[in-house]
Amino acid sequence: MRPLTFNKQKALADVTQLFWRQGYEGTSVQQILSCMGLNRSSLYSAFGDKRALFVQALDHFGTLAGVACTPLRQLLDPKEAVRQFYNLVFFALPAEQRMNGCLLVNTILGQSGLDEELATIAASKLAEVEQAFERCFEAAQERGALKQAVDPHGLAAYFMTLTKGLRVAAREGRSEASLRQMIAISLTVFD
Amino acid sequence: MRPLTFNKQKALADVTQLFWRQGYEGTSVQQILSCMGLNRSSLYSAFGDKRALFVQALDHFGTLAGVACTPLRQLLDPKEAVRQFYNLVFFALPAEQRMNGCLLVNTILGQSGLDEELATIAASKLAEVEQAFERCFEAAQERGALKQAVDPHGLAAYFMTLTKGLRVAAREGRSEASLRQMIAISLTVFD
DNA sequence: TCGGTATTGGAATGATCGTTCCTGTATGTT
DNA sequence: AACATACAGGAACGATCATTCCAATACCGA
Repeated sequence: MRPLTFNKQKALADVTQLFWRQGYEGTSVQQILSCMGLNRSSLYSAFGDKRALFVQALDHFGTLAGVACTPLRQLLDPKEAVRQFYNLVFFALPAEQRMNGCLLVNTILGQSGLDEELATIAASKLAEVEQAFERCFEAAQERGALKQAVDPHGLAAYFMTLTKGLRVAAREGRSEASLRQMIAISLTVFD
Repeated sequence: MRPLTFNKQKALADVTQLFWRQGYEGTSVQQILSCMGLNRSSLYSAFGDKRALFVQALDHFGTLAGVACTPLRQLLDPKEAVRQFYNLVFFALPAEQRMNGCLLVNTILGQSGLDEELATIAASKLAEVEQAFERCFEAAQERGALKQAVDPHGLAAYFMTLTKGLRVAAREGRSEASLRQMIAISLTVFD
């Protein structure tokens, strides 16, 4: 048995970037082959068809998003935790990647009506991030680091929504300074 | 000279709804014909090709968005103006339309890399809404209805971004109650 | 009534795309 | 050395799609 000569994880990371930039329908198999550096036969035998590959890319992106949630799990002051989350999501990347927005958000909105399942998968991964927000706020409330009056569930939904909006704004090409200003305004809800 | 038997504005409004639901690439000419209730030849002679039709639909949607901005132009208390804006945008529609999100946001994110011009057109229409926000806040500041410390430009960007996020959330199928709660939280920046 | 034009429907075209299949060649394992 | 399998490239297929073209019909204006 001859082993694979290419690194499957590396190839998946590469194609995730491509989907991130161009979306599912906007990416042709030909581009995928060039980007991953392998040929048609290898692609179909290693990853299945284009749709299956995209699902794997969504998974890959989801784990990246999970990494960005680590500040939310560290029992920091909630305002500081959110600030660090945004730093990871928006400013720990080169600008050209930031301008891609969010693969999950793009997938939810870029739907053609059919294949609603892809949108569902993306939404479920976003829901995981929202849960991280919620748990962060709940824990903060328990130890008195957050006012009792606020609803952790609602606050988590608020920050998730803002994050989605920021992703759209980033895709529109907003400057880093503009993004930082909007984040600062949103953080005043903690005061 | 025989006149057109169909109402051009009505047909345009109908197809705008269709694009709103399914996006540009997700809509076939066949669906367009059924939806508008006319046949191929009439479509091409009255509206040009599919792309030209989509641009006209973007225009149509832009004027609808302009209508939603009227509360921002009425010198209300800014918090109240924003509240009414959101009422028009999200709650003056049947739920199934709310779930479509925003045609402009969808267009910006649903791009296949090529035809960047469509995204540019959509972004410019969103920019008009943002200007309405900004002017609303500037005017409020001049007459003392808004704290001098805040930056009208930044605040307008903040609410635009939140609106985009809400559009995504609406497309995900969030409940009306959840949307209202997020809006309420966002309005605390005025306090 | 007559001519022009809109309407209707469908056929034909040309292009793109995903997918499968096939023929080699190269290379690692047994 | 021999076999299994990955790699490479391309041909072929089927499907979808936007667009153009063409014929036949219906209807309004002069």
